[in-house]
Amino acid sequence: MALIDRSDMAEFATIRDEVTALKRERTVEAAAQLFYDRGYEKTTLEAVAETMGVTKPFIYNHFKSKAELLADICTRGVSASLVAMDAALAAEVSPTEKLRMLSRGFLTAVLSNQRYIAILTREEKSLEPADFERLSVLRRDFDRKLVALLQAGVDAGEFHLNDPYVAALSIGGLVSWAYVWYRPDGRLSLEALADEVSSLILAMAGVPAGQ
Amino acid sequence: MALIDRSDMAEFATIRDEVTALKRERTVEAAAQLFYDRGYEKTTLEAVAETMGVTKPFIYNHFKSKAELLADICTRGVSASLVAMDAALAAEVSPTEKLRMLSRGFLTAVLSNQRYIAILTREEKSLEPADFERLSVLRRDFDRKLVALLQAGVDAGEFHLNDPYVAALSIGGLVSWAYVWYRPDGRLSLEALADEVSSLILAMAGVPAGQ
DNA sequence: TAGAAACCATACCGATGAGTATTATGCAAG
DNA sequence: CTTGCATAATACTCATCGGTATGGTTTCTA
Repeated sequence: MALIDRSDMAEFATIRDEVTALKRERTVEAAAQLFYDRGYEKTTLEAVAETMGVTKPFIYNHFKSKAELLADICTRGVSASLVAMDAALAAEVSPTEKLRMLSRGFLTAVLSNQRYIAILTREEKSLEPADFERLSVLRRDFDRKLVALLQAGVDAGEFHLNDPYVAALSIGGLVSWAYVWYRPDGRLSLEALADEVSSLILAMAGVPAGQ
Repeated sequence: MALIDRSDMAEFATIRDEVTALKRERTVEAAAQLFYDRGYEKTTLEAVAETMGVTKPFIYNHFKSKAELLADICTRGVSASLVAMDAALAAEVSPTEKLRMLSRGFLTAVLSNQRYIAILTREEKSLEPADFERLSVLRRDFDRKLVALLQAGVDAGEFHLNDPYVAALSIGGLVSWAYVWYRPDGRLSLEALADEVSSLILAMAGVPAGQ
């Protein structure tokens, strides 16, 4: 280690970097839990630090402000949704199958990032304008891609939709809202829920039952 | 007026009562606008008072706390949704027609109470526990009634749903989320949107296109 | 092992905003 | 005109919390 010149380190993940990343990660997790339970404005950084067994300056060594912590949290939910979208679009299958993949992947992304999605939805007004704008662009991007997918399905004769734009917003809402009611210890597993919801969405798109 | 005994006044709306009600109403409107634009915690009562051309004690003469103002706002959205639900259920028509009425009425309720619904969704953590509980009961009531309607449609052979419970939550989310994207000056009128969304919901329930 | 540098805790500041005590105003009745 | 009551404004208190200056401690380098 001692032989490695400092100037090279930027390109490699050193132990130090990993430790720093771990601390950031733990801080985000602790903050997300409290922001989710109590709300952003009602959560003090003191409280976040306390649940981690550290103090406030620890947090300020890794985040420049409370708002940056929020931005980090909010970015996660949106990113996960976009990853699911891009994965579905990249598959070389019919629009119907893409929509099924998207529905399942999107719901899974929302539910496995439940806290982050909830915080984004509730607290977007507390984001710095630049972060808000950045995330808005990502969300519009998601909607745009979904409209295009629905339109492609209509053009292929697989979907029957009068207004793909409204349909896209409806699908987006149906899935996004799942953070409100989902309970990890509920009656249905995440897998089973994904099956249910994706068939509801296919039905909504006008795909005959049973594919 | 002078002839009317004060003890009788409780049962009639006097001018005085109407004035009081008007002041409360204007306060709620002003607060809702600011809570919607900036968020509850980031809005000072000073700011609310300023937009009304009064000062803080004016508000405290009509509301015992900032949280009571919030509770008033939040109650409106839920109540409007429940009214739409009960109206649909009371109609003596088939489950399919009830679901169509509900979809249209629910969406209309959400969109014409857009601010109130948005504030309820974002700020529920700031409600007093008692108010939170009261509103939670109303929301569960709504969901319960929707599940029952869907089940009735399935039993009547009109709907084709594997899991009415998940379907109810999906419909609830699809419509509730509309507060996020709806713009009163958008491409479609509220009427046209209600048509679109209700046909999407009917399709989701497995009702053949064109009724 | 000396020395330095990153790191984090203690203790603090300054601003902000909910709620209130007191004072002023205006309206109604006699 | 005057007395009294309700209403709202001025001006204040007090607690909270985001952010920081400073000093001690650990860890890495040489």
